[in-house]
Amino acid sequence: MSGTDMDVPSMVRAPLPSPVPAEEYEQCPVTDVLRRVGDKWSVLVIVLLGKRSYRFNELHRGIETISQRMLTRTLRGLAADGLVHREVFPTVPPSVEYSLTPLGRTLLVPLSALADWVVQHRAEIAAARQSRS
Amino acid sequence: MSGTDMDVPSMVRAPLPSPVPAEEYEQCPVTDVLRRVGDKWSVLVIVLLGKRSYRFNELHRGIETISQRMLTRTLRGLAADGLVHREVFPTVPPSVEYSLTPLGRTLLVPLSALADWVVQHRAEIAAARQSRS
DNA sequence: CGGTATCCCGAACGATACTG
DNA sequence: CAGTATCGTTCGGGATACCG
Repeated sequence: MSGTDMDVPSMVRAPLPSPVPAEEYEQCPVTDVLRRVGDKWSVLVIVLLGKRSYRFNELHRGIETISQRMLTRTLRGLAADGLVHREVFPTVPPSVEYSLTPLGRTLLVPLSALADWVVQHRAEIAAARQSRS
Repeated sequence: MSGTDMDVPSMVRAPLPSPVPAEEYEQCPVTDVLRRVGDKWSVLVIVLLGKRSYRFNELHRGIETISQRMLTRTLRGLAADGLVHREVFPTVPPSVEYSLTPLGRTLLVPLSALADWVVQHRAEIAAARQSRS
């Protein structure tokens, strides 16, 4: 629970005299995670799974514009990062349930803070984009 | 401000019976902003500009691995969204100064919360990725 | 100094068809 | 039901060269 004084460890150090070195950047972990969460569907899936667990086709119907392929890839990616739990029930027909892991659930907190920021400032952003058209 | 109960307005409404409709998704504003912030350089630039204002080549040297093209595109994108202020001083040779707008500075808060989350949980993510290799 | 313009590559994404 | 396979397109991003 730090706060507004952003201090990414050993990524940005001092005002000027320390450039961000290639060896240390090389994939900044923050950027790295932001790129995962910044993909087209992950946030949506995480938010939905924040409500309860879902089965594959439930999510598919729940999002509606996502392709089966992208839903699979998104879920697999989130599962690979330990954010989503995938449980297969060997029934016929098979059924798979997706839910947030405890780790995934903790992510929901800062994510919702960011979402709140967007909601509160989307008008300003939209206005800025307009005036720059 | 709000908290863990993520409720993106008219994006996700109820647990099951309301799919996210194409007309309402159509680019979810949260995803939209996350994709901007999730690009390869924006966070880094925002964090740097959070410390003080920079001139173009200062940022270029400060990041070191970014190409001139991507730095320009990143700054223009952030400026178009009203997050960064671009001020041109008509000197010879010309000089351009970049700084965060008040709006951009408010973004620093939730962004740092997310960054903190990553810092605190990057080991777990790394471990999850390992065990899934 | 602070950019543009051009070319190119690989990854992300989408549509469609098929399957255990 | 819950995927995989294949294909084609779009887009982010890097390299290089040039410009006011």
